[in-house]
Amino acid sequence: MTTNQPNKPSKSDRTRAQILDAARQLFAEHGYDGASIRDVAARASIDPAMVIRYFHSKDELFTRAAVVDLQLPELGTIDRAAIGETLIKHFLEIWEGPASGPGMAILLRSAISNGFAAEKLRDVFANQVRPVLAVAGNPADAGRRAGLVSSQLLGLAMCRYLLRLPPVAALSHDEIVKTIGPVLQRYATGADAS
Amino acid sequence: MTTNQPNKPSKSDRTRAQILDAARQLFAEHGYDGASIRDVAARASIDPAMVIRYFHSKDELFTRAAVVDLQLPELGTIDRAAIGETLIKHFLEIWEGPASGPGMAILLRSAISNGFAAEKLRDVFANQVRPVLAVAGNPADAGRRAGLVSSQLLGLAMCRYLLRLPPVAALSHDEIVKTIGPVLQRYATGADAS
DNA sequence: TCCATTTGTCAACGATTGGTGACTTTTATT
DNA sequence: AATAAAAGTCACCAATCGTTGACAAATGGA
Repeated sequence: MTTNQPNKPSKSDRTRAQILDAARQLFAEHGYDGASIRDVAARASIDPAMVIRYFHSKDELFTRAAVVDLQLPELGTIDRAAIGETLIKHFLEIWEGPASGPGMAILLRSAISNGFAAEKLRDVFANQVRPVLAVAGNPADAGRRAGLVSSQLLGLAMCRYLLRLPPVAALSHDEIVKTIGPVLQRYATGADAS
Repeated sequence: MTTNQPNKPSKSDRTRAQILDAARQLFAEHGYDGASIRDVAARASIDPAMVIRYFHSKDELFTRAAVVDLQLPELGTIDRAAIGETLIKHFLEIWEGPASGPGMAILLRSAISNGFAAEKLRDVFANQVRPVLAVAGNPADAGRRAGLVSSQLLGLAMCRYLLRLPPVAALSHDEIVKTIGPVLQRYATGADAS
């Protein structure tokens, strides 16, 4: 052993992290197919063969890079009338906050033309979004309500971050919260239309 | 000339149409990068070189295949309270109706990882969606309102047709009209939240 | 029938892709 | 200093990509 057992900031771990960082950036910008192993290596300033050496294949590298933890709040503990606002603010935090990585951008951009990524995105929906929304309304409704919420939020992400439609990209956080929050509130709780 | 001037059902025109049909199907299924010229040729049962012979490059073939005419109705002539319902029904007609081709699927699937297609999609927004929605509310608001409508509709298309999230794909037309129609009504007209 | 135009076939090009393996250099322990 | 393991370099393979040009077959007017 080089130093001590509990933490090993070994040389290789730093390279490994550099590769993963470069991969996350490029997958988020160009998607799975658009980012080549050579591109990743170039951004990490290493040899392309090292990418395969540390991660055994491009698929495995993508799997490591596309880890998504939405960290959705427990909707059962907050004010029932604030669910929509909570969801849209959390959405903005995920996509524009400094803490959370580009995981969702990676997954969304890749899922369109890559079946493997699409399945991972459906997993995020089934394992993270749907369970959280189950307690916001009739549990028998959970899938439908989670699907409606996702359709609005993924559409917003598409227009604002991927396609960059000028009017949508220019919206302020306040505007987004005020206009889309109430829609999410209705979708999430299953309330009838006006 | 072979036959007469006005219509020329020449041999080559049929081949040309076969290629374009095959290209539309494959671009809609796998996007610009995912569909190769050889795939298109195989589906059209011809030689790959013919694809280049009739359309000079893959870019040009894509341009011909990705023509989108939403044929949105004039919102100024219909009942003001029925705008949301009209929009969502027209959306379903575009995506599931027999008449309109897979143009939007082609464009949406390709625009994610292909800058060229993304620009074409922004053109559709600027030239077809935004002008129609201008008359549905305050014209100074047109871009914002059109952007919000697009975010919901593109998100629905993504979840239902591209990602195929089970709960969203399972929604009936009536359910979609009833739940999303009112949201589009609010977005399109610029009405305040509840 | 002759012949020019159209239509289609075939092999190959240069570039890029994911991936492999032999090799050299660095590192750190004995 | 000697040496074994780790870390990094390099050349290359097989496949696929868009695209090209030389060639053969079909077509139809003269």
